[in-house]
Amino acid sequence: MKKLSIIDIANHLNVSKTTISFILNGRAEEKRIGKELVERVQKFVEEVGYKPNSLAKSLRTGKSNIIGLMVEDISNPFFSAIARLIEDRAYKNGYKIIYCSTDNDTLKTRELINMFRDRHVDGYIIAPPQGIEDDINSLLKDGMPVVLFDRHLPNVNADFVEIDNLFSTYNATKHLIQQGYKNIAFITFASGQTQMQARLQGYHEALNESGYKPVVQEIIFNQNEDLIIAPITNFLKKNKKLDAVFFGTNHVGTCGLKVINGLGIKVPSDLAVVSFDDYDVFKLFSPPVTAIAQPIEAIADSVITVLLNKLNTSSQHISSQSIILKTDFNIRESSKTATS
Amino acid sequence: MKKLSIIDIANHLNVSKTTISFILNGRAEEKRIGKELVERVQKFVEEVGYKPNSLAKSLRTGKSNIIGLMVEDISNPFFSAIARLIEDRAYKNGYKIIYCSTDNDTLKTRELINMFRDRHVDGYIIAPPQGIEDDINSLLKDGMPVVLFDRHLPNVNADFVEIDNLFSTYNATKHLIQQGYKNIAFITFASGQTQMQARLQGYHEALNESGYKPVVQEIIFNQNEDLIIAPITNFLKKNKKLDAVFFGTNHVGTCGLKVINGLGIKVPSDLAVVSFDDYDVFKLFSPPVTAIAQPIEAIADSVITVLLNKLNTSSQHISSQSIILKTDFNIRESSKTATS
DNA sequence: AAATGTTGTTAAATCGATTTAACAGCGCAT
DNA sequence: ATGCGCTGTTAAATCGATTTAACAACATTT
Repeated sequence: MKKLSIIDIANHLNVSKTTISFILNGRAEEKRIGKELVERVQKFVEEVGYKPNSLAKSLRTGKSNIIGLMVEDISNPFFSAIARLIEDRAYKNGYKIIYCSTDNDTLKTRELINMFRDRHVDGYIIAPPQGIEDDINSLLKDGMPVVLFDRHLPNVNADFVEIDNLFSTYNATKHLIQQGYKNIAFITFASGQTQMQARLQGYHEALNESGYKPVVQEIIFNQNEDLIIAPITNFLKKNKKLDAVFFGTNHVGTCGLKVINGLGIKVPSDLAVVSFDDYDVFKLFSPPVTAIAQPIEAIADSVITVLLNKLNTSSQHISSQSIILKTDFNIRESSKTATS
Repeated sequence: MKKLSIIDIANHLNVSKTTISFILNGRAEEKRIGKELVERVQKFVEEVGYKPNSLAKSLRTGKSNIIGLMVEDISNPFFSAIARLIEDRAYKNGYKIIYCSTDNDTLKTRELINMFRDRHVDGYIIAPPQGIEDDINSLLKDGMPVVLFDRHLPNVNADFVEIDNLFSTYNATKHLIQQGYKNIAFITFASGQTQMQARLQGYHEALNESGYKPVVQEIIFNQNEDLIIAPITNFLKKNKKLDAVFFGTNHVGTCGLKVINGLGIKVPSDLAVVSFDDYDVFKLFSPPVTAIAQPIEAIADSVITVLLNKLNTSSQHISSQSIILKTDFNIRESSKTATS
């Protein structure tokens, strides 16, 4: 049994396909189509389980009911958790998700945006890499709904959802200082992205206030984890006087813990640890790692709410909004009072 | 500047759109279109960056260049890692991915399959829940390329990619026994899926050989982690004489470790631990947890290879193939020799 | 009686591509 | 001069929907 088309339905009922289309799109009253006909059509459509071909529909209407979701890396627990929540909300609202990972690669991202465009996605959710400003601006100029998250682009006037990165690291660094730590390093991925810069700045501000010297180690990101672990190992070996480290992301944090285990460093007596992001690895480490937990649900909710809002009301005149969410600071054993 | 259509190109060059289409689809020679014309068209198309509207193309050709990927839960590290790899391979071959999480919910999965169908995806990659047999068979009957993975469906003759679950747990249980453990429990999610049944059976077979009594605890899956942790806690509290536990999945394993930490159980002296799946949580736990590592890359590679193969050669006559991959058994501190 | 309005329905255009079938123009054999 | 084959190109049909503009038939107004 092959797929039925609207014409098959029309022929079978001896009505025109126009009528069928009107009825199926809830325009029966508006077009004052006979009640009895409406019922007959609906009954039959229900009976044979006819579903309009969504490709044809999209071609004609220009709407696809698909949202394009671009994360940095879907296998990163932070992004996969967000993706999952966004997926749920989207499906509940009749939208599907096409997703992809950008790897923070501008060229790849550009291609992906073009692909999404080509597929006529109705809206874009993007954790944007740097260098993609023009492409996003071009999307905006063409009236496409776009929501950025996790970071934003300074010269792009798009809606975005973020957390308060600066305060989060400021606060966590303050905590380390209050616990008596004096030589606090910040290890992070080399990146000019807004969220990473803000995290770094929060760290700097807290240290400045106390007059301690900042020690920052930036790691070049690499798919191969060994190439992340190696520089962290070198760094920790060289800087023996450190009494605390602050990891800038969950990925750095995880690799950092591997290094700490590998070198046999005792936490927190040799070295206190704090990390951005929070997940099972940190909770289950011995001792449990103090971490800044991003409000995943709230982020996903905000993102989808903002986007759906833009999708439903074609209100061009609302200027862009930015949502900044607070984080939770989960203090655990890895950063308790220094014994010095 | 709005999107150009093939007609715009045709008009601008004073050629028919048919000719443009032939040239763009590499049928210029076949249709013996003048070399000079071909060049002129190609140059212009390149210049203005014209891209055919893929919706229209799909509508006409019936191909969408989209693969539907249905995992159990994209936020599970096992599935997100696989998804990532599949995504890469798919993009490299000109395919895009629409993904979704089934939650092992038959109804939800059925809806999703229908949605994929409606979107004319070219192929399906599915980690199928039970009860979806008829739907998959219906896909197969209609000649759709389908590859199952992580598990299969006994009454469905589809290609699938799996690991050797039975041997993996058999082998790991044997290891525990050789280390001197005698009261080995198996904690897993209640599920009739083939992979879970096989794991359970491997455990049983190993115990049978040794004459030890199996102790199995099945947990009802729940989104809310507390409802997984609670029954594990109860179980471990009640069965004091256990000297080893085997967790059936990464998720159960992670929750199990939380329970173990919560109860202050010493590993491995109080209780040895082995888990299915392997990831950072297990590597970084103290002591590191012995785990069965699935060959993620090999699984993703096999899945995509089988699917692309079906997509390219429309060879109906090749009977279905099943690929069974081997796992790695990573022995760590959590299962070393019992001191009894 | 002509004009206007109302009601219920539909023919035809459209979205943007692919594909089939045909056509114009030319050389060449009959 | 007629027919055939070859070359290069294209008009028209098609995919399956939505949407515009119109039409038939009857009622009502002027």
